[in-house]
Amino acid sequence: MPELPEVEVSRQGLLPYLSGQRITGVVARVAKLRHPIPTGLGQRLTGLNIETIQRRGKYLLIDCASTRGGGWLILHLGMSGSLRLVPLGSVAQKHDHFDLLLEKNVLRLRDPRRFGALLWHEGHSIDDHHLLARLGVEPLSDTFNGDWLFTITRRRRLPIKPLLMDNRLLVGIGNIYASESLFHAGISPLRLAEQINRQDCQALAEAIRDTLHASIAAGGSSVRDYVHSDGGAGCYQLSCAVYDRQGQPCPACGTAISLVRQAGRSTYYCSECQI
DNA sequence: CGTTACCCCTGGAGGC
DNA sequence: TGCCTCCAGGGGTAAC
Repeated sequence: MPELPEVEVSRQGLLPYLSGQRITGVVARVAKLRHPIPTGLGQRLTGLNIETIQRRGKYLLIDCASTRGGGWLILHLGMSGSLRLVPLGSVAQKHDHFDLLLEKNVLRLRDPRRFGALLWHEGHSIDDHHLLARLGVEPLSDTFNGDWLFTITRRRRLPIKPLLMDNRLLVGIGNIYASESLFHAGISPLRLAEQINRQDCQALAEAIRDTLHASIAAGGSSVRDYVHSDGGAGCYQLSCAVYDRQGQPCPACGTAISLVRQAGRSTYYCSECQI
């Protein structure tokens, strides 16, 4: 389920338990996820201190760079990844692929589909890492607003929905929040980007920020559960207005929600409210 | 430059 | 019960 809000909720939930902790070892139970898991991680990580956790798009960046020989643990949750803190000695279950062993507990990565990633980047700076260097603007940063969106959409002839999901322009918007934000802005996902005027770009930028903030706030309420549980998924999801609701009534006007495919992904929208 | 297709992988749902 | 197909919150790359 991880789009930007879920990744951010994980970051905020884990931060107080990870920051300041020392790494005592690692356990890798598979050789690769999306990318090969680096070998010799135990050697390199043991003894390092975790400073903080940052987020860039949907990547979690665990900062262990303060010490000599330190660096950054780069995590991506893919389609099905989740992180939780479990007690030392807790038995790994199916799809628990990686453990970061700490002094007081264990950070455990579960990812049934294995589309996630776990990489190590040695050194102080992380921004120039090849997976991060070309990422676009953070939608919750000051750079992202209606004017920016208006500029970026000029002379772009692709539909707005796949544009929103292009992480070279804008990071963190996945398939759910793209549909949801467009609904809240009253803009059809099929509209060509260049045909969206300044006023609508303003509305869309606000809808994106509001939708992400609301989801983070809602996830935050269950973060303790998410982080501590070693049982169920413990994830929370705001109920969606259009996503995964094809044929059901639009919450605003009652029209049946439409489903189309764009760039191989399902798109949900209300053909009355979104023009 | 834009768009599509396919790939990585497992599991759940639904048809027969 | 099984076997088949399709679908799923991501993203990287290659081909047209």
